[in-house]
Amino acid sequence: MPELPEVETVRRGLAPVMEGARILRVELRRADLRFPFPDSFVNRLTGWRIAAADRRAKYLLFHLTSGETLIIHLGMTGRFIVEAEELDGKPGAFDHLLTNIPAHDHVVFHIDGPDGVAKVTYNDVRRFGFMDLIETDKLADSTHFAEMGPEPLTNSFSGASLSDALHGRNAPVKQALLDQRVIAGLGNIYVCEALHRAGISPKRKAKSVVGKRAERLAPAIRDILTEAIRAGGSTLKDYAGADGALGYFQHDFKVYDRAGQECGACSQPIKRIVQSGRSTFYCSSCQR
DNA sequence: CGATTAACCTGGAAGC
DNA sequence: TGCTTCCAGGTTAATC
Repeated sequence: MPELPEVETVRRGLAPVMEGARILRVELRRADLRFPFPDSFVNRLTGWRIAAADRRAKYLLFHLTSGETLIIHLGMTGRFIVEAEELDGKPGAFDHLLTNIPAHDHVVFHIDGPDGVAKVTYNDVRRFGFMDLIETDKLADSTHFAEMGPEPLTNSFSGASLSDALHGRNAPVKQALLDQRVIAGLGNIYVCEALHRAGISPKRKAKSVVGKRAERLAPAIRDILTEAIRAGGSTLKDYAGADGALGYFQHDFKVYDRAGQECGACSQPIKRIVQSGRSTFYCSSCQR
């Protein structure tokens, strides 16, 4: 469940369960997801405590007392399911959330946390997600983050910094905003929504988004993401599980997945086009 | 260098 | 009902 608001929602769901917890045991059910698991993955986790549940862009970061950080990217379909462990045969606190756990449970973390012994399962149908272990001190220089752009919800992100990042780019602004080196954490949904809110055509050359347009776009991005986080992210498919990601921002979409429907602002039909192989939804009347 | 395309993988929905 | 095709919230490797 991928973009920044969904990852932040997952982080907020897992933090109370994971922070301060000790990793008792890890079940690794395959050698790779999108990439192979790092060497000695299970050994480097087992026995350590999770000091904090953090996030950078679409990556979850679990800082361990070992000095390493467990990095988890959810890809397109990664999710977590939390269950209380049934040590003594008594029903667990989360058992009411247990429906049928499907076949794609790849990693199970058994932890001893603030709420007792729990089982945190990583499930990922398409296996586009991945996990890594990096020394916490070297995170910023790691391949995952070295070239990554600014977090849109921090003070370093502004209209000026955005137009700087888009400078000289001939690609459509839609495509540039999906480039994590330009800005971190956006995906297809929130790029479409932010461009609509800012009144900017997704087809406009990225380098032309300067001045007033950039000053509109930066707050549009920030506001959309903030509102989406407040709504618990967007849920496109229903998931049964304690993944903390049953959001409802999808009800607030103005353009995404609304091709043919009326634009709420001008009543013209929303268009769907394909840009670099991905759907773009926009209003050709409101967005120039 | 930037831009475009294919590829990774599974499953649900739509079309015939 | 069954088969085929298309599509999906992401990234990356290989081209041009």
